[in-house]
Amino acid sequence: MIADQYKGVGRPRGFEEDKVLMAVMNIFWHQGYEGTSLKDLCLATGLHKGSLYQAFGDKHQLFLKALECYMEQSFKEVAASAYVHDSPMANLRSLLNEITAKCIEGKGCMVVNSLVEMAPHDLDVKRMIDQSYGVKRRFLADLIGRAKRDGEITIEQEPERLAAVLMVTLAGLAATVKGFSNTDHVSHVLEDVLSSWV
Amino acid sequence: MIADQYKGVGRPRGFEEDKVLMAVMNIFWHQGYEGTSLKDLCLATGLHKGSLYQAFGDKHQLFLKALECYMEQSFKEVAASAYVHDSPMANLRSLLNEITAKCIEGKGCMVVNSLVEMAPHDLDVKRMIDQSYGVKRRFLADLIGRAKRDGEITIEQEPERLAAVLMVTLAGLAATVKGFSNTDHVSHVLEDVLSSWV
DNA sequence: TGTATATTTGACCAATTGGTAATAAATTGG
DNA sequence: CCAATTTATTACCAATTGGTCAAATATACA
Repeated sequence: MIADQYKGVGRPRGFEEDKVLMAVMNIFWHQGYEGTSLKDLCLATGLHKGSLYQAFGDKHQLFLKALECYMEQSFKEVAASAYVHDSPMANLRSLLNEITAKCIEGKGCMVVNSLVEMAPHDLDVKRMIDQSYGVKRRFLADLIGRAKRDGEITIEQEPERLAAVLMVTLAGLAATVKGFSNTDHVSHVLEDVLSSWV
Repeated sequence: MIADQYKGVGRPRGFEEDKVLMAVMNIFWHQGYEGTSLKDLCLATGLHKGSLYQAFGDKHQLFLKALECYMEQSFKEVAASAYVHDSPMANLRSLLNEITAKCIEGKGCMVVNSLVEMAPHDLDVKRMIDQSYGVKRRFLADLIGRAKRDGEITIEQEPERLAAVLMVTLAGLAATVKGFSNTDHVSHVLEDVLSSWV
């Protein structure tokens, strides 16, 4: 029983749900919510708006699903790089590098974009981001805690606090690389923050 | 010869240009460019769109002027707090506190908001932000340089690099406090960054 | 008192917005 | 082949968008 490729009575779907959602996600990611029209979405997906509405609901619901898709996907892709090395610090570094790489290739982070544009007046978005923020911060705090126990981080602050510092730094990087084409002037920032913890 | 209060032939203006610009700035600040309609602007200023167009140009020009107004005003207000103490480090702290206070009271920073929403596809905005970014970073670097010379900052990195770290941190804070109502979990971030430099 | 000039006002505009509904097309099961 | 059902497509909708224009209004100057 697959929800995506429904097999039963009636005309079969002419599209794959996840591929469409991915295309929708990309547009919202790059153009924001208000900056994206249904026409844009239809153009990008090749679907008519009727199909979009029937499959995903209205524009707002569609956005929420796209944001959820982005969060799950990016977290999965990025978190994997935190287990490749033996040392927690090396894992932390490759994790952060992976995150910033994602931001640069896609021009910013959809979560940070939505945090700025949507969260202030959209409770659904605020809730989603708030929840994912907690998960990510705990993920970072765990890694930082290991690094501290291994003596790779010697600064006194608690892992939770340091994780919050990283979260803010990452948000700042995401905003900065989205706006500026040239990202050289901030490429050292994460390294500088980390090196001040050793 | 004052540009604002023009005295001469013709019907006199029924509004003060800077007050209107301030109201416009506030709306764009809170709602963003796409999220703000001409109706919103008329409602907030009490003017008809005809008057707005004649006095400031179209929506885009109006936004640019509002952004410029924000930059000048906020920089002036904030920079003043960097000269109240004797120690450079104390000045740096009060400067950063002032900046974050402004972000919280107005829910975010209009420059960061515009960096995310506009800069990627708006050359004018990108240029304006890029220029002000340079000024602000140099301002911070200067303060950091003094603190280093006085021995209040002992970390090895160049002031310019540390200033870039602060710029990113501030951008991250602005984005974070705009989206989240509760800002307790990031109130310590700047202090943690600074304390790691001592 | 006119006349020139500048501002205000409200009507007007085409284009676009998000969203709906009816109809056509494609499939399964009987 | 004939329902029943689901999807695709088209036409349509009211509301809003940014923007313009002409008429009305208010001032300074001659």
